[in-house]
Amino acid sequence: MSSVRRTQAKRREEAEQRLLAAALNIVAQRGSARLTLAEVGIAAGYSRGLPAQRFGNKAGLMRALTQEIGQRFSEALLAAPQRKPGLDAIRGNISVYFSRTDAQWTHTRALLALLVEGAMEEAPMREDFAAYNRSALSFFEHHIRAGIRNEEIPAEVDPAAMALLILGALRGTMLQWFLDDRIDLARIRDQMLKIIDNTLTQQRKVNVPA
Amino acid sequence: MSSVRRTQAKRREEAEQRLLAAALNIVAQRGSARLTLAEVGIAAGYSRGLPAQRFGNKAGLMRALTQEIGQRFSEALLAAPQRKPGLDAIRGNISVYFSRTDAQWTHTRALLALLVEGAMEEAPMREDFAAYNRSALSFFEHHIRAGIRNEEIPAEVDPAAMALLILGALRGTMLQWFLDDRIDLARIRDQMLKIIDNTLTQQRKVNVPA
DNA sequence: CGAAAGTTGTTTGTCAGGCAACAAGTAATT
DNA sequence: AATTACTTGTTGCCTGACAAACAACTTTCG
Repeated sequence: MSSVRRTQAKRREEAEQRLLAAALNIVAQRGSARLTLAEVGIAAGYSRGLPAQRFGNKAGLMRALTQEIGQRFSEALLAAPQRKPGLDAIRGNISVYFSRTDAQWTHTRALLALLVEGAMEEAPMREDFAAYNRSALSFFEHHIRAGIRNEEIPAEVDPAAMALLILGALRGTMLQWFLDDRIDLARIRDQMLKIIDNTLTQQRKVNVPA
Repeated sequence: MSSVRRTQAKRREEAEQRLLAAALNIVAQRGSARLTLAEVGIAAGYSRGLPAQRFGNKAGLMRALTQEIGQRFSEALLAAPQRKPGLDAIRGNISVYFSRTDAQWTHTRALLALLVEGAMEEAPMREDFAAYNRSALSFFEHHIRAGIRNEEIPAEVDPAAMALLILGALRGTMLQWFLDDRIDLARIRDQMLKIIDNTLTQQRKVNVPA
């Protein structure tokens, strides 16, 4: 491609990166089923044959892409500004989730497409996705437990269930936004943060007399 | 197929129903992209050619299936035991959502697959799905507004945002459960109902002194 | 050094299978 | 007999897969 002299390892690495990036965009646009190996190669600036050559077959490409995305998301979590463990970290993560750049939305869209395909009954990669999901859950669960230890979060909260609901709400919200981008994400974010505060904050509950 | 004499209308209607039912199962298993017209026909007990004949083309079949599913869900909502408008109806709906039969899970799985495909950038049927989603949202929104009018639900709640979060949480939870059925739905349901009570119930909030 | 031989990476040629679509035929109903 | 429902035959396209050619880089050895 370029006239510069690179080592074979570099050359290969670069090709792989570009192929995965192209595949990511296509998956975000059309889902993995309507992705063809040829178009991935061309979109990446290579030949139609390279993807199969590099990743063995289509399944191999999708597997690599899955891992790639999972890794990016994990890195994003760790790279986010460090907050106090507990409620603060959860709040921060939710805020970050709702205020993203286009590139990250592409990732999210692709991830959602892959997760749903993984959730199909006959999906060969289901376990891979389940494992990824567990690791995403563990972030929230960890901070909920930390908050309970702090006595910041009430002990009645079920950490695993709460984590699952938070992650589920984020994804379910995204899905709706992808369907209809007139939805005002800022309002959703604010409402969600209110709910989180309401639920994950120690408070005495007093019914207001009617 | 059968030896009984039916009217043409009945015959046609029955075929259509069986084709749609077969398509539904296949979509729930593999998603719409990996569905072939031929297998739908065979699975329904007809010939490989009937689906195209009946619905014009694959897109026509998917459109019909989408409408069918949307209608089923609407019917299910209306058929659910009538509750007092407001918080009670919302609670009831969430409970129902989490305690379902296999057949309904098939519907939910298929719906999720179709929604995500609809959410892809190039999806021709996106507006259809967006419309369906709005109608699902309106159920929750309506009951939240009713609750606010009752003074059952605090006025600070944003009905549209709240509805979107509830529906999102339900779908996002489902997605995770499809990925990993070891998840205990009963716990999730209980936690979600607690959150709903916490957030949608009039109460004075008093921080507990540390 | 530097060129030939070897290795690794990329492209192009080709093929077989699967699929949607349509047309022409057969069966059921009117 | 005529109309409507369904089936079977056929075609052409798309796609994944693989093999063989070609290009870039690396090692070996004079």
